[in-house]
Amino acid sequence: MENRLDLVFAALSDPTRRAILTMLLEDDMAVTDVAEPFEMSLAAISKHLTILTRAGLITQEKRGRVKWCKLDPSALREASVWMQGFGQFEPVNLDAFERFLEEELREDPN
Amino acid sequence: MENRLDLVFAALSDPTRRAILTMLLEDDMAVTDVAEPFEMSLAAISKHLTILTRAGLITQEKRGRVKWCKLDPSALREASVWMQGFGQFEPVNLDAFERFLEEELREDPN
DNA sequence: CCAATCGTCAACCAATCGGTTGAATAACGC
DNA sequence: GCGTTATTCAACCGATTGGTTGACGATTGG
Repeated sequence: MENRLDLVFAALSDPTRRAILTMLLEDDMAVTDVAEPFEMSLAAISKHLTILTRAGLITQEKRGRVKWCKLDPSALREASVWMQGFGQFEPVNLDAFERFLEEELREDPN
Repeated sequence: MENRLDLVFAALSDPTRRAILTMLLEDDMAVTDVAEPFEMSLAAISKHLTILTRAGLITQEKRGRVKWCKLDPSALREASVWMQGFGQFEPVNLDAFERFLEEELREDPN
């Protein structure tokens, strides 16, 4: 009964999870390394990662004892298309995005 | 402490609220008329509308005893910009959006 | 004036969320 | 083999969510 879009937007509504996605934009990461900058338990981050996985925003692959997290932007497409239909926004302004990211990274990640 | 983006994405994560936004895409509506197609109480819809208002996705203006709800896509911009940065998506495909909307409208609104 | 309409408020409920801790499982390196 | 590292699981917690119902305040039309 639950829509894919429900999962994607719910996953994006948490700042910790958005920060994780931003980190993964740089590079794939192991769970422990994802957790490092946050002031919360590894278990909590592990939960966030399964939420992101269920939403299809990341994929996780286990190699040895390390589980690698990789951004999967395909799930964002659907949501992005949905949103854009409302705004008749001008073509994507990547500069604005860069500025936004900087601002968000400047904030306390908790 | 709560980010605007938190509110926007949380508001969008509920299918009832997305359906309301889609309805408002057609035209401004009174609260009672918004509630009509849904199988839930007026009070519940009223709550959904305040959540959408707090997120900045709609505005509400009271004229007489009728409160008019109006789509306000500006809040979507920020979120849309955020999302697009992840995907390097091709230019907005409005056809895809139309198809998506049709599909969503075809579903049982509850 | 008065009944009906529009919408919110308040109290309540079960379910989910975001976090914790401690134990468990699995793979590594020496 | 054994301690160490990587990650999840399970139980628990308080707060929030999405819904209900019933009462309420405001505005309307006849």
